[in-house]
Amino acid sequence: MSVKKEVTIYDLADELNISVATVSRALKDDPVVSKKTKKKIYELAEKRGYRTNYFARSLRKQVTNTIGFMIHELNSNFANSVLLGVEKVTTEAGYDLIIAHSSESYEKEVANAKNLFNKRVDGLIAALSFDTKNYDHFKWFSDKGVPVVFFDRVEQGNGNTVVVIDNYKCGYEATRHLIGQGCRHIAHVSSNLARNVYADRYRGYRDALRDAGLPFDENLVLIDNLSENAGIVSAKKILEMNPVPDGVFITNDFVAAAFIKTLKEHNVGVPGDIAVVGFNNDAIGHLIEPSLTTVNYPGIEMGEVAARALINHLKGTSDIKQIDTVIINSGLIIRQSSLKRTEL
Amino acid sequence: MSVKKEVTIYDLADELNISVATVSRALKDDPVVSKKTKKKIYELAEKRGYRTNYFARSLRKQVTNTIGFMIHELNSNFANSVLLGVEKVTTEAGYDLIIAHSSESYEKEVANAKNLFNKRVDGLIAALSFDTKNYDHFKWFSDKGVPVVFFDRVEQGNGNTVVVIDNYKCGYEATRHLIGQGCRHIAHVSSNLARNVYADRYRGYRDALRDAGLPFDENLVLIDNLSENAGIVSAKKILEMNPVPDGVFITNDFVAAAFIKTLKEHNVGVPGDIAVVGFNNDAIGHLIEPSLTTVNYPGIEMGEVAARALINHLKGTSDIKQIDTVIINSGLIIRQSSLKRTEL
DNA sequence: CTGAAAGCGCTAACAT
DNA sequence: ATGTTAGCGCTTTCAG
Repeated sequence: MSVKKEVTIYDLADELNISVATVSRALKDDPVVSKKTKKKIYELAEKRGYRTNYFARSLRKQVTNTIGFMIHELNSNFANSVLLGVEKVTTEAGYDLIIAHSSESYEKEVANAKNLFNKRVDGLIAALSFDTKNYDHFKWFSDKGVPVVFFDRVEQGNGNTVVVIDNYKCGYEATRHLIGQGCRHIAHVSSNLARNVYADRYRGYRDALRDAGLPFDENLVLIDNLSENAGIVSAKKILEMNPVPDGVFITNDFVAAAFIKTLKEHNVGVPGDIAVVGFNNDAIGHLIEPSLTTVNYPGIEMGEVAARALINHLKGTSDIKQIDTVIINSGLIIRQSSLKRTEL
Repeated sequence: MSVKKEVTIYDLADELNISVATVSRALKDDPVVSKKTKKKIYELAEKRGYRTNYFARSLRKQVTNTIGFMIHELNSNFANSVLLGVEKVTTEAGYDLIIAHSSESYEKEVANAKNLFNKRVDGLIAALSFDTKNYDHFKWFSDKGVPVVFFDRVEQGNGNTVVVIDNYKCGYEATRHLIGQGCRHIAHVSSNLARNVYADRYRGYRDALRDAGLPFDENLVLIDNLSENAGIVSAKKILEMNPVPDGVFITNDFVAAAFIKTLKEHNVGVPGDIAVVGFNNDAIGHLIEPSLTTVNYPGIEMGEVAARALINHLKGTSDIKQIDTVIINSGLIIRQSSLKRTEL
């Protein structure tokens, strides 16, 4: 219970009658130190309960061994998957992670960026908030030469490295799938179209309609905040349309689940009356009824790839500046909620 | 793009022809510094883009302003809620958070503890892994006077502060509710009974049976790992029992959802044939059909309370040693999956 | 292969 | 109200 004094390399050096320089080198496993002295030092360090003082080291070396992770929220399956992937890679590489989430607020995002900047992270992995308007707060980092990797919700085409899925292709495929099931009035439930992810899926949706010779009707596009409530509201809106759509592409599984539940409460059949395709491949998708057709969105891989790119850059193994975009595999997972045609 | 030299308090002091001590004091908003000099200093700091060097400060002050968060996994609703609560409080208090998760492995838990110990966290918030056998790795902290707060899965009665819900009561109420619905053969699906949370719910289950004059049958207790697959396997096992149970208390909503789905696939009615009560109040509970009766498990509050206790201790506002246990409110949420009696 | 010593940027005791 | 200075523990250059 008594708090003992912290052991330093000076203590070790004194006790062994050698210099701190040698101890320091030995602790770094510098090959220049003889095996014999190393062994002595390791043993004593262990015995005395020596711990490296990372602050002294950081102060001296001018690196923090810390990576910042900025995300819009932390309460979704997807966000947590990414975090998991990032955490895995950074931990293995010996970096600490500082997590900052903005609750989808631009102001908080800026504040978080400032904080991480002041904390002097060695690198940054970031996804944008719902309503982020400009990107000045990321310039702080690039101005100091701190590398930034964006994932998922990204600012594209500014010389940044981004890690994404092909949202356009996914939107296109989801819609084409619904068309293939015989749907002719396909609605789209999405979120802020200023964000690349939603904009791209939306483009895919439109192009799939166009390519199938179906008219585009902007009244069939519902924009909301992807809350559970948005699913309920959208369902009600759609049931009041004339004609009622026979297919819906929703950019979020949770919203889709609430949507389907609401339809069922109104005795509307899924997929019979309305076929539904979600997005994200959340675990909820195969637990609800009917099971949900969705787009696989591999958060863990995304996190791993983003973190790996950043760390390789920091360690000098590769240069992030050379990488503009990394596209992660994704694809449609067909389940019951969209299968109007039973010839499966 | 050019990387400029970092500005220090010496630069500011030089430029203003004052001493670094004054600059340091001003930056801490020490009242002893005159308003006028403070203003000058603030302005110049802003102008020159000064950032505090936290490493120098930590080195000097011998505090890290960092809190460790140890958890068994990061992929559940509950875990993320706790993290959210902890993060909120620690961020507001100006502490960094280092997150370490053990994937339910004792070995990794020990490794994580070692890492956090070496990183010299000022305090620790921890939940135990599935198979943690002993607690020596927490002694490192107490030996150095680093405060530890346990939550949820805890080691009780060792002078530690723990934050929990009343698992016994919840288990009791869940079971009594099923009994009240007319169930007479009630199964229990749970996990490692060495962990307090499951052990306590199990005790509640047994006592509720006993108090209702129902026999306890250990064959009705299924222990698994709370994976989705565990729900499927348990359902199959239960359907093979003779007689088939008419009620099941499952200590996890996700497992319960998979369980119910499996029952439905076997054309077994819920709650008609088998009434089900889950645990955790995950969002999935009200999206599946029938909606799931469950026990509310307020992760965010738990995280907030744990973090607040720790930080108040660190700041000297209160003494954690005086607090043995904090019990967070929890309670049954009755939905359709358990309502055999329709007189709702 | 090892040692001496400077210095990373900050805080706080002591002095004025 | 402000200044001087030692020292937190480490890394690294330079010297041997």
